Amino acid sequence: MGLTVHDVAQAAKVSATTVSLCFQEESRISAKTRQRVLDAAERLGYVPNQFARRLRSGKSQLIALLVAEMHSPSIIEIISGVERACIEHGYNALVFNTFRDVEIEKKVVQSACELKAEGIIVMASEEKNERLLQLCESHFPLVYLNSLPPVPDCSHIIYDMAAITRTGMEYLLGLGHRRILLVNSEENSKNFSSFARFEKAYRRALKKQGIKIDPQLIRYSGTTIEDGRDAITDAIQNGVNFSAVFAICDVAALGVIEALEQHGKKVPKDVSVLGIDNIDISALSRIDLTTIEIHNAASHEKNLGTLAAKILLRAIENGAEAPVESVVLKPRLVQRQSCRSI
Amino acid sequence: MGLTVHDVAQAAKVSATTVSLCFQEESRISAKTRQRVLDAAERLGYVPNQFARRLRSGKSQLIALLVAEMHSPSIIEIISGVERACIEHGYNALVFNTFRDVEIEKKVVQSACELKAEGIIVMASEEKNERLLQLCESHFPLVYLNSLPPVPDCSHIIYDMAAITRTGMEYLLGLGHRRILLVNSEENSKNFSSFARFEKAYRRALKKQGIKIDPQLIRYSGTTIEDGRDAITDAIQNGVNFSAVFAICDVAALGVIEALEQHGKKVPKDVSVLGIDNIDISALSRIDLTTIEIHNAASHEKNLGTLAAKILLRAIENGAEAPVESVVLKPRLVQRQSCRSI
DNA sequence: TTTAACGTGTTTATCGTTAAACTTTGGTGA
DNA sequence: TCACCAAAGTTTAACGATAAACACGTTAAA
Repeated sequence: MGLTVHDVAQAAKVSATTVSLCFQEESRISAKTRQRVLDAAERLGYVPNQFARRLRSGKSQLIALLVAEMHSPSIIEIISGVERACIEHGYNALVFNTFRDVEIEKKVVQSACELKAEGIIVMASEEKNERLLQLCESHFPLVYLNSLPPVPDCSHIIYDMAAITRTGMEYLLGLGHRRILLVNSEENSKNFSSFARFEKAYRRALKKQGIKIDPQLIRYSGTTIEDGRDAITDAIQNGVNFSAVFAICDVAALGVIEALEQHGKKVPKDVSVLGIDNIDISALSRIDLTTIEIHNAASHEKNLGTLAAKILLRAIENGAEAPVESVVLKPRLVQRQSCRSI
Repeated sequence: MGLTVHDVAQAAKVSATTVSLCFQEESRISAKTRQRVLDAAERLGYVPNQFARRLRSGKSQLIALLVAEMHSPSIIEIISGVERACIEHGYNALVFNTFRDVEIEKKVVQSACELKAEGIIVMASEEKNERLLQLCESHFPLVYLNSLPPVPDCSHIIYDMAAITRTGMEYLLGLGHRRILLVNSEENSKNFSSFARFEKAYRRALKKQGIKIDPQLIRYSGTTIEDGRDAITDAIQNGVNFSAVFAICDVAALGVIEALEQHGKKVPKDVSVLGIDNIDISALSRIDLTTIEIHNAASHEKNLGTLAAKILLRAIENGAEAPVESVVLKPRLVQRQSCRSI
């Protein structure tokens, strides 16, 4: 530990710069010399100091990934995808969990800036983060994933929450359901959030059919199993009557099913349940959850993390002239056995 | 962007060092001056350059977390726990996914060294990684989590796979099962791996009861739903006869149940299924998986990631004199409805 | 033969921050 | 009055790597 280019230079009888150049695979150095230098480095156990390297060169080779919460299996896949793409391009990913906490989010954005991250992938940020807004406005490489950017001309990969909700509502309404319980998350979130759009589209779908909206049917809890369970328990205890449940995500839907059956209601016989996401577990025959998959029609890249990372890395490469890339994911109904007609 | 301490120094009419000291909350600077400097920094939008800071100070404020795979929900909790503990201590966590790939693991360990990570938490490494071995031997701060360190005097948090397996086997044998199918992972792993110990303890438990071991009952596939499904499908197609399945983890057990029922075998009526981990989903009444929870009896810290991070940070603080801390997690049988007596 | 170009390095200056040593000012006690 | 000390800064010299410019022998073109 603590060896520098100079130590290697001395051992290989070349200058420090030459050692540096060897590691950069520059053509300026002959194969013979390079081999000698690399051998010496290997023998001494030299480890480059990235702080020095990145300070001098001005490139951090880092991108940051901000994640609001890690509740679902699909998030892991996204993180893995980002990491893999980064490694392939010689970058490292800084994965930051914000725990949906405004203070922590501020801290990690600050960290990302101080570590000179060359780009940031944002998943579900509190939309009031000022520094992120600044970065957006200054055209810093940024990709919003599953959340709307605060300015329009910023790359993003989003699901069309209105389309998803419409797909689900049309399906449930088509089955004859009229009293559909919405299990949503985050009551006091901003207008642009997917939660708000979930409710909005729900209202619109009902209105279109001339069905009056019962505020009792709109429940806010969260995105975990526990949250889904709580929403249903609460609704039933308050005597709310419904024939179907539309949950903001599959994980919450699992809790919904659980609570319904604990209260003696069979799914789908007594109540239909519809989720969003199509996680692995939903396909299990014991669960067999009808759900809406969010499907990437535009790109051949399956993994959204990889896709986001590639867009970001392109933006970093191309600098200011990088085009804004926006991908809108399409909903696809996956019919299983948790919904049936009335 | 690109502002330095000198710019702030000029604006606040002090020296660059003073600016630096203000950010370090050193008592050498009067409250008045500090305020003036911080105001100036705020106004100009100064962002410290961590590369310069860490180069000069020799401290990286980074720890690395190596994860072999992110297949299960419990991994996310661990990652979250590590991150939270780091943030609280002014550190940042570098989360590296090795994808169980030896080459990638080498790369990320190299990255961790180059970024001068002050400590590393290792989850399930390929045990032949030479650099990790070196680090262990030189008493570099290291915590092995859910995997055995290559040398004995290295901190670790591990489950006692022998005890877990014994608990499970005694339970199944007590229910009268004699032909127990083992769904294991990673055939050609090293001797110390938990996979090897799973099989070893399985064999011992049977031998103790004087039951002959049928190699057909030992299946290697993996740790995902798909892997569990494949193991069972393969066994059934090969005409293997069994009354119980003991899976290496709950996630695989989900696939096991799925495949069994697809082949017309009811759980637990025809076949009992036992998992390990007690993930959230196992508690759902639709799944109701009997499983073995790995329980932290020694420490009050529930989250293993947080525990590991705290041990590591202590080791970093205390330098060479830091004691080796080892935590062995205890198994606890969680009885549900996926097992019954013959 | 002269000149330019090329291949293969070396020298020098610097990235932004901070540790260590130094300065200045004002106060204290003998 | 003088030595001494603490408080509040400042100056200087790195940390380790690399960009930019320079050096020098060899070869090829004019």
